[in-house]
This record gives sequence, C-alpha cells and structure tokens, in this order.
Amino acid sequence: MPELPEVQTIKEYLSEKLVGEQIKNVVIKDERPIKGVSSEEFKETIKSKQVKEIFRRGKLLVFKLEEKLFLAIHLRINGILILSEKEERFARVIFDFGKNRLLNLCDSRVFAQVQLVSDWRKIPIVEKMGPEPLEMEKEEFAALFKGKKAKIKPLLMDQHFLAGIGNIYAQEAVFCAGINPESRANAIEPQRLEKLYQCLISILKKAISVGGSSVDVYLRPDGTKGRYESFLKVYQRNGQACFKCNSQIKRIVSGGRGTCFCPKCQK
DNA sequence: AATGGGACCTGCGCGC
DNA sequence: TGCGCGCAGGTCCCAT
Repeated sequence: MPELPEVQTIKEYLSEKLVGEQIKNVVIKDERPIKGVSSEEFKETIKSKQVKEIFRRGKLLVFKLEEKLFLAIHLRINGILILSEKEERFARVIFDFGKNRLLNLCDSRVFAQVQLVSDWRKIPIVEKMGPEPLEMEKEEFAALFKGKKAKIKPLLMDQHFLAGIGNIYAQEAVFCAGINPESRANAIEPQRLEKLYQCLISILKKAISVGGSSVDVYLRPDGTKGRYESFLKVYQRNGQACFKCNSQIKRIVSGGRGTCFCPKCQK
C-alpha cells in the first residue's frame, strides 16, 4: 500500500528524473482514474507542460506544472508509478516524456485517482488533512491525542487526524510502542505516547531510507522492490511468532481493517 | 462526535 | 487441473 514512505520514495525518485522535463503526450488507457475533467481536456491541458516541482502531502503526490496548474495523483490501495521504456501491466494512464521515458500509472483495481487543479491546497482531501508526522515535535504530537476517545490504531490511520499513515505503519508503530491497537487514545500515558512518537518517526524514516515496503504490488518507480518488508514486525504476520516474546501474533479487525498485534507485548 | 458498514474494483489465494 | 468464492484496503458516503 502506498503510504507516506512509499509516496515519499516515489516523490524523491521522480523529482530527480522528471523535474524540468516536458510531458510530450498522455495516453489514457482507462478514463476511470481521471476525475473532474474529460479525458480529452485532461490530455490537452497537460500536453507540452513542463514539470516544475514534485512534492508530497500525506499520501498525495503533486506535480506542479504551472503557477496555477497542478497534477495530483492519489495511488490509494494498489496504484503504482513506473518510469520505464514500455507500457507496463495494468497501465491506466501513461505520461510520455519522450526519449523512451514513459511514466505508467498502473493500478489493477482502478482506485487510484488523478486530477488537475489550479490550487492543490483546495483539494478537499488536502483541506481536511491532519499534520505531517515528520514535521512535528513530540509535544505537538502528544497534544493531538488530548480528549480523543477513539481507538489508537484506527486514529493513527485517520487522515484528518494525522497525514500519511496507513494500515502497515499504524500496526508497526503501535507494536513498537507496546500499545494495544484498541487502546483508547486518551487512556494512554504520556510517556507511552512519547514512545509512540519516537517509534512512528523512526519507522517512517527507516522505511523511506530503504524505499518503502513492497507488500502486495508496490514497487519503486524504477521497478525495484522496497526493502522495508524485512523489517515488518507484525503486519501480515498473523499466527507467526512475535519477534520480541515468541508468543503468537494475533489478527483482529479494528476500525474495519485487518490488524495484527502481539497480545502479550501490546497491553 | 464517533463509529460502523457498504461501495468502489479486481487479482489472487484458497478450498474443493 | 480447474473452478468459484471471498479477501484485501484508502477514501468517501451514509446511517446510527
């Protein structure tokens, strides 16, 4: 799943390769990912635009094309961006940068969305988005939880609350901090929240440094896998032995999402 | 206000 | 070997 570390990895790779480059053409294999405008309008607006800047907000990737023209891409669950010489499997939209450089938006499930906007900050998802975890101090982080009765793990995944955390890193963070995923946020002691902050930040930084987690279909834009899978402690480890205490990792559904945790280590 | 469930979508793993 | 069922999950939307 492309969460903060995966989108950051994509951002860094594509910034290096595509900033300053011109989009020669757009091939729309499937118009469903394109929101707001017709395929024709989308294609015509983008054609011949130069990529000025690429940045990330939460799980949203944004290409600045002009002062008042942004291309926003949300990969949702299964979307990946592959920069290669050929059309890739499940390509839905292909941005042709010339010289055999095709940026493929691949998405088997067609949940990914791309849109053109004059002001990326006005995109509803951005307007309601919580703060960036990597741009917060621990005091600010702890203050977020004041008076929150919600379960901690679904809360971490709530994009209005905190930006960029999805099902993988929320599970990993609460395991690292020794917090039960169903603990009520306002019932967690301050020192435990501080631990959660340290865990979350270090996990995100580590994941970014190794190119994200290639669970399911995620790949870096050069087609290689991320390397954080081997560091995952609980995600998709249902029934396996806990790396800390050797007891069995359990799977529950919390906030409607599959959640693996160690009942012994996470009280 | 917070929580839960359905919809969107389809490849894939599993059971028979 | 082959078929069909249902899970997986980010976000939005609706209901309670």
